Amino acid sequence: MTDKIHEHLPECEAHEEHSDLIAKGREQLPETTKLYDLSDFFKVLGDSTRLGILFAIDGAPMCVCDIALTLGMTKSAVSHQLKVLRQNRLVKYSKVGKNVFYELSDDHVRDIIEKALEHIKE
Amino acid sequence: MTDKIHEHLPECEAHEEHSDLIAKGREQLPETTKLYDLSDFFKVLGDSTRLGILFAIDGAPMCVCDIALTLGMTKSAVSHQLKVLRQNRLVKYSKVGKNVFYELSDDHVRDIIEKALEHIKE
DNA sequence: ATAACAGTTGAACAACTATTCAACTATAAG
DNA sequence: CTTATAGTTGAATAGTTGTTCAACTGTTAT
Repeated sequence: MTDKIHEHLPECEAHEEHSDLIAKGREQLPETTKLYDLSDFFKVLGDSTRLGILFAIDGAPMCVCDIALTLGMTKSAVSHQLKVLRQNRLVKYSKVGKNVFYELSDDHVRDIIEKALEHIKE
Repeated sequence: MTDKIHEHLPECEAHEEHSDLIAKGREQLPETTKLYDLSDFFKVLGDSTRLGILFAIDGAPMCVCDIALTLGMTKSAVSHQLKVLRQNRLVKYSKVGKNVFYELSDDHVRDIIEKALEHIKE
């Protein structure tokens, strides 16, 4: 989306009715930053590897290596994606010896994924 | 994620405990196709333009042109994204004369977005 | 018919992203 | 101290994606 907002674009013969709709539509738009935060959040979930990680560690914390084995991927690939999940606070971790154990950071995420699964079943 | 699953990768000295974790982790993994469907769904929501459209048309249906004006984008760009939303059944449309009115296809989506907004507030 | 507008579409381009690879840090064990 | 394992990281590459542009369809009005 552009940020230079709403100079009159030469489009649509916005007769009165439509002007109202546009005004109302704009009211319903969250602020730009919020919209970006929200889409960023969904972007994080929009990757099968990251979702796989979240499913795998749901319930019991797992170390990177075991997550990699579970998904059939390299440690490196998993670690890169764990970083994204960390940065977006979807997982938290704790070190134990050589291992780093990752787990879900809260239940919110579980809920959202659940709802999405319901939506898909159709 | 790879699909050639789980040949023994030469990683992690998976002692007994860990084997159990891996077994459990795998049980919790949805089938590959489901995982992809789910990530595809989130991918659709992972774009600020598409989210903007969904917010704009929440409540009252809007035509493409008005959506474009609301977001400050070209009709073309909006139409491309509406196509994605259509293909993923997040919006439905109806023709009236020259106009095509788009609206949310169900309440599911609203719920998911709401939950995500809650999660972000932190 | 023809002009004007609403909307869609495909190609092209730029920006972004996920995985791989190699090099690195850090902890544990011999 | 040395070696092996767990994990992280940055660069490179291949694949994906969003917007623009131009051309197109279809409906309305003159």
